[in-house]
Amino acid sequence: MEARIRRLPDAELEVMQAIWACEPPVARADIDAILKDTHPMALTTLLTVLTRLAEKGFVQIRKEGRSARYIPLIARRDYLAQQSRRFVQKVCGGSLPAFAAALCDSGLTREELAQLRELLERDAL
Amino acid sequence: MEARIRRLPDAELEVMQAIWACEPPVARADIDAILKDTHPMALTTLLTVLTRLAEKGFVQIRKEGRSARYIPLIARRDYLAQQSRRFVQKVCGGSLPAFAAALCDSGLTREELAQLRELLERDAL
DNA sequence: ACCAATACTCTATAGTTGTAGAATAAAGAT
DNA sequence: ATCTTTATTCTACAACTATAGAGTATTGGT
Repeated sequence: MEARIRRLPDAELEVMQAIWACEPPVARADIDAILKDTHPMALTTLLTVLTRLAEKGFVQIRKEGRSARYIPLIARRDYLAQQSRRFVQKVCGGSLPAFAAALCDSGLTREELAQLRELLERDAL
Repeated sequence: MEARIRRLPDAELEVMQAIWACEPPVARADIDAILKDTHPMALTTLLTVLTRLAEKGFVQIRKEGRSARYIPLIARRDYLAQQSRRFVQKVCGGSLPAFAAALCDSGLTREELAQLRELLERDAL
């Protein structure tokens, strides 16, 4: 919520998504299992990415004997909120009409768009 | 509309935004004037970025005597649509509830959110 | 025809990202 | 105590990005 959260490059985002999908503290094996389906990478590559995520303040690495555990320091919700803002501002130039048009053109079905409107209404309360 | 459009790095996106904001074919001076407010850069830097955009197929450079003119080859609307899809899929993990929540948390005011719903309804027709 | 101004291209460099092998450390088995 | 396995760190490198100076070409003025 506080400061602005930097945008993660693709590989790092995929790893964060895997971490967010688990119950912290997260074992490396769990991350690996999820990545197998979304963005397979060598074990050492994963370790490198995790180190970078720690350097950037996204995760805390807790040593636990043989293996380490990973704890997210940025909440997924906060990251998404930040990136949504960024998307509307930087990509859509801050224009809500442009944003809305983009969503309608984005390949979402009519039903999905309706669902989105619904969710926006509900959440906004 | 055809193939998938690659995501532009920040500096290149800023330049494209400037180009999209003008009537094509766009003079370099016009791009420069807009960038002065959004993302100032040295003249040679701008030229470098424009060359890269041409290499990536985003603009066509038309020589016209002394100065060149720049013509966007990718429509802003198509780019935004593509990036919206990407955002929902990759950043929000394809979850509309997550996307909606992110928008509500993104700092948009209640009025802006209402306007967005309105626009989605109108555009979806 | 020459010079100054202007616009563009080439070259360069530092930082980031994606990727992973080599080396090292730790720990369990015997 | 030693060996084998397993986890982590170091090192590496190619591609991409942001940025801009040095050099080159073009052109309008005189």
